[in-house]
Amino acid sequence: MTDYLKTIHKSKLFRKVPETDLEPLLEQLDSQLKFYRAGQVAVTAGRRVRRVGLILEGTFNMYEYDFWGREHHIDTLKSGMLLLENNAVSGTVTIHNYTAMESSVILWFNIREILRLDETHTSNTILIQSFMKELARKNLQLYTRLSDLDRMSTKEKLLSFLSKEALRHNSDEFDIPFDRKQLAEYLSVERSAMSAELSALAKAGYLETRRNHFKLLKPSLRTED
Amino acid sequence: MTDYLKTIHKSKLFRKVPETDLEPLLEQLDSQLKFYRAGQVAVTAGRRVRRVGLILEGTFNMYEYDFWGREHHIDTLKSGMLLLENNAVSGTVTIHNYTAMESSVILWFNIREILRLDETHTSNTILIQSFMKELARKNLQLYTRLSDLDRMSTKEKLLSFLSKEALRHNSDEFDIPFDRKQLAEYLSVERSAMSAELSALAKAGYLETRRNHFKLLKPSLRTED
DNA sequence: TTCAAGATGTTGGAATTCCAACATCGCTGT
DNA sequence: ACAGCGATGTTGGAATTCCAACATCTTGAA
Repeated sequence: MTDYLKTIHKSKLFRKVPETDLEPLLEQLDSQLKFYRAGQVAVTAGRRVRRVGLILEGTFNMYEYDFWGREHHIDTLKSGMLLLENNAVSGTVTIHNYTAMESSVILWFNIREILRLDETHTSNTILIQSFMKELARKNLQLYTRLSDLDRMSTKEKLLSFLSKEALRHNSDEFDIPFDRKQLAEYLSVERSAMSAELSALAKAGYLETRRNHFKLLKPSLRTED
Repeated sequence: MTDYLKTIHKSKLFRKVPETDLEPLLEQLDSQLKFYRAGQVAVTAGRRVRRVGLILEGTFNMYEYDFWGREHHIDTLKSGMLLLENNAVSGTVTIHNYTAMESSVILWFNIREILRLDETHTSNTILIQSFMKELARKNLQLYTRLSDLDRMSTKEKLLSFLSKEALRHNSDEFDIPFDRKQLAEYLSVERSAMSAELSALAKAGYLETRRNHFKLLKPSLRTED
């Protein structure tokens, strides 16, 4: 554990816990390090979850099986991200599976331990704050993508995504964090069709783009029409 | 406030707080009742959020405007649900707007107040537990829909949704909580096209359905082929 | 500078979905 | 039983998207 104290203390979750309090806190949380080799299954769907995992190193594939046994990718979880946080808090059974995509390390800990009524140290409160922030952050992130996918056409998905990017950068001109392939995957559409739609949008005067740089155009401000 | 104490105490959030502690707790949270008439805008995008809202009565439309000023519906929030919980916790600015769809009542309160390091009563811990559970529950709900929308075809969206319904009911035969119109809206596809796709799936031996009742069929167990 | 590989744009036919219009079904009230 | 209305299924043409194949552009390495 001590080998990873620094890494743990760098995570968003534990960053604000005073360094001297960290080790006793981890103790209180009944925490435990686990190591996974590439390809190793870390969590299987159907198990009741008690602990939350904090990924200290590595990457995990989060996926599910449908009724007919087909596998579907849900998310890719990287270092610093949490794992099973929702099920641990709500005391529910996961429907997801998690597999290490490379050599990885997870810190498992019992977040409910910190909510015990009789234990109320400063560090506990700090951790709870950080943990709640993580839950809220994830919620907002899911809402964001959901509102992009909740459209009937590629065009509308693109406009939804780009609108929010403009808002996020507080400018009508910005760089997006995806290349075309990643953007298509994010929007769940086919890459070349999306490319074509971007060209159509540019021709229609909605935007200008080159690589991952975009400039959105208001109808009245369009350079040409 | 006293008129609504019972309603507040019935909510998932405050249910577990001892009845005698409720009023002082609400006081501590700097809480406040607000009344909205049908059509009244409750929250406008762009404001930094401090308080969380608990809907005591009524319904709110949660929506956003895109870069070109077009309005898009995001969610419908009903009695007992929270409002701005994510932005309040993470201290971020909302990009959403909220409008009362009927005569409504919201209890606004400062959830961060409860995380103050010097205040650690039993009721606080209980509230924090409930609040975190709500965040986690919402997260799981968003993940669920996201994985349904994250497909390229109506067929796959349907199979994804139905798979999880089967899992939820722990049976290959179940009733879904939607009629066709609602299901189409949930999956962001066109109703009649979805209906046609359901017929095709039935013909292909994936399922049997009548109204909101479904039975999923494994290839090897299909009654015919 | 040149080359190779990856990223992006374009194209055409197949497949899917949208959309409107209409048929049928099923439930409810009379 | 019957009328009426909303829910559901079906259909055909228009529009969109998928998909594969290929052209062009960019970037990094040699």
